[in-house]
Amino acid sequence: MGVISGSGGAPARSRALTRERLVASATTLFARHGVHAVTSHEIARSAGVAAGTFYLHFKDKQELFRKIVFEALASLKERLQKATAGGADPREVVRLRSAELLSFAEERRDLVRILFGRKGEAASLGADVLDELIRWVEADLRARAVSLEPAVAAQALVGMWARVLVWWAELPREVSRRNVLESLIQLQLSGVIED
Amino acid sequence: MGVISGSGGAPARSRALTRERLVASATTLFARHGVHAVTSHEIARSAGVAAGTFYLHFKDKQELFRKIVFEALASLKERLQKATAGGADPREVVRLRSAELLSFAEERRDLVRILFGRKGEAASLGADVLDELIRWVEADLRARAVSLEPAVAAQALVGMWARVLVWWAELPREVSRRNVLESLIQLQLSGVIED
Amino acid sequence: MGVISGSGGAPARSRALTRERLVASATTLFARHGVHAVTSHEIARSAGVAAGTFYLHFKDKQELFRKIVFEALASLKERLQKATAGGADPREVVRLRSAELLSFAEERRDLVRILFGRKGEAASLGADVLDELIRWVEADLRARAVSLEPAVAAQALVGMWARVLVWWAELPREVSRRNVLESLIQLQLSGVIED
Amino acid sequence: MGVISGSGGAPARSRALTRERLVASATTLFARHGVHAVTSHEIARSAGVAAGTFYLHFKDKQELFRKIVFEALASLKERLQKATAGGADPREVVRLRSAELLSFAEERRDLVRILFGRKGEAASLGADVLDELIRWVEADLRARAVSLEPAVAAQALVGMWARVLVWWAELPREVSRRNVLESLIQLQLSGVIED
DNA sequence: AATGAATGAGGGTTCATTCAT
DNA sequence: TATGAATGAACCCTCATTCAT
Repeated sequence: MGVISGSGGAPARSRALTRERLVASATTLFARHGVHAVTSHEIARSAGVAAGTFYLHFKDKQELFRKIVFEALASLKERLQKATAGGADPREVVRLRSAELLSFAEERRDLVRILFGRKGEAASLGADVLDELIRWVEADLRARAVSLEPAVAAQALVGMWARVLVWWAELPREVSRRNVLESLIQLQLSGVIED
Repeated sequence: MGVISGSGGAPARSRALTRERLVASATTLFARHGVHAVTSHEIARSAGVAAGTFYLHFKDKQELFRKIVFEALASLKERLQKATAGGADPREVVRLRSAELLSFAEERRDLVRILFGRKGEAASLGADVLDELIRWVEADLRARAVSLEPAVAAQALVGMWARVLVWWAELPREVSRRNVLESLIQLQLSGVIED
Repeated sequence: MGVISGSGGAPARSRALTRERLVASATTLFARHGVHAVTSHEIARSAGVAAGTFYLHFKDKQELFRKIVFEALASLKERLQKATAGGADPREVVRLRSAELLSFAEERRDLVRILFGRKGEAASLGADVLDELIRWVEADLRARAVSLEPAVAAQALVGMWARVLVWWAELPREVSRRNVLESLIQLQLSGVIED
Repeated sequence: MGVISGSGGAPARSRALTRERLVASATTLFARHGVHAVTSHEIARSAGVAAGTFYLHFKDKQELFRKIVFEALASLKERLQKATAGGADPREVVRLRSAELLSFAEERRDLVRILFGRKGEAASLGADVLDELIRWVEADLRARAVSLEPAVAAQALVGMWARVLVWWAELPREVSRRNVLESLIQLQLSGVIED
């Protein structure tokens, strides 16, 4: 018995649509409860499909989770890059990236939680997923030839971002966006950027 | 048996010993595999006691985990405080704390992993455990009246520490301890400390 | 499409073709892995048709399996009968039948495996399929009025054939065909023990 | 809720007893329905224990099945050997073995069905289990230096035994035991065809 | 006639936890 | 206090089968 979809029957839905609904449901549920606390049945039910349908689209729960995480990561990196497309001034780069990070946290609260969040489970995937982001940041730092050890600074920066974004993604807030942004920028500016 | 129980303290000592063995085994296992991947049976076996004994000492797995996490947190805070017992100079405080953090990561790799680590499961406890550490840092920052928003800076600092410590706890390393320490200090000094 | 359907037989021919492909695929797969280990999807895929098409041709997997088994059985009986069409001499009948059995095993390895094979699943059909073959052999023995109890001898003969054929169907062999044939014949003619 | 054992609680039963009950239940069920048609839940229920208890004693259903099959095989071989302990006369050996086989079929109907039976699933274990029995018979034949190809004769003999035993294990019968025994002996001694 | 997405019952297995001894 | 066998709820996943297109 279809729990949500009434009687209509799913065959009318296109494969792609079903898949997207599963991804959307899973994203929400993972963000809210963490991978371990969410069952494939729940994801299916929340997407309005039968339990077995889940496995028509994904090998297992892990695969779906992995996909969500890596797409989130890719999206984040892309936004960061686009945000600083033209600019070359280091200070400006920090400003623009920080603003973009905050926007990302506001727009994609679910993804932020999945990537960096309370349940921290993004890391439960084979290797630490964040490593990808870290390596990206590290390469960027090396290119800028900052005085700091890039390996250390990359870990530090990503750690900083992660906590601040998760924190910021949880509303309601008593601190103004402007204050958060300024603090975030200043933390990086005087720390990472050369004088 | 029970013939020479002396002052009555022997049974208690034995009980305490069993408990400690359970805690030690659990700490190692949690650090290595994460809470979810470790069963109460495994902890008991690794401690050399029967499965049921586990529940004579802890209400459930969660309680044991919580205890380990909070003790680790307390220990970390205590070390940080002791390390800066006398000093007042902000720059010196940062120096001393950073050194202490690195030492902690070296001496208690298991605890670092449990608190901040890959599996990130410390956060799976009801509320975010790190919040306690964050609030402590936040209070400290407020007391120093830094120009940054303390709420934001506390998140950032703890996030930074977490990643760097976990990273540092995983050997082998190609970066010298000295370099790591200097980078860590510089990141905080120019970022957090007033000019 | 459908432009030159000639005498109207084309669709029927196409349908029959699809069916045959399903039968052929299933035969191969059943022989290789056994009924339980083969899914209707696999049969369809291997036949180059969609999953649903399977059920347009067969009520269910069991029906298809049953059909394959009974056709195999009919084919085997027919070959045995044809091989001894004219002959009446009992010894000659045994010779000819044994040779035919070996040929069958060589030509239809798949069917031999399905009927008598490792997975022994021919028997998983409601009643024991081999019963049909056994009754046929039993009737034959009764007609020849051998001194043995026909019911027992029929079981024994079919059992003997089954094992030897399956064994022979699995190549490569170190025993020559000639030796196998002679042994098989002698076993039926005069038992295992030397006088 | 214990389905069979009322309320008493299983802890009173010894581990070995529970295990035996599981083995006994499984043997009966496997003999009756075949491995695939029997679930681990059914075995547990029929043994009067909870579903999970099954896995306290056996890694999985396959392992239990394997154990039953190999014990049955060992038991059969042992009986055959004991039955012909002293004798050396080939004809006598055949007589004694045949009688023992029939007794085995009468006393252990379940094992006979599992080993050779309708569902023939003993063979679903990795390699063909009967191979063990066959190799044993083959070695025996080689030792006796019969004129037949031992490899072929061993297959034939075991095939013959298998069918006859399974058939004989299924009651009621219209053929007298005496007749069955005599036919079985004669078949091995002197083949099917009269001189 | 063919397609292929969807269904959903059910099986195997794990494991936190209990409790008689 | 400790033991360890037993419990049973729950989860993941498969697959025979259906049905709208």
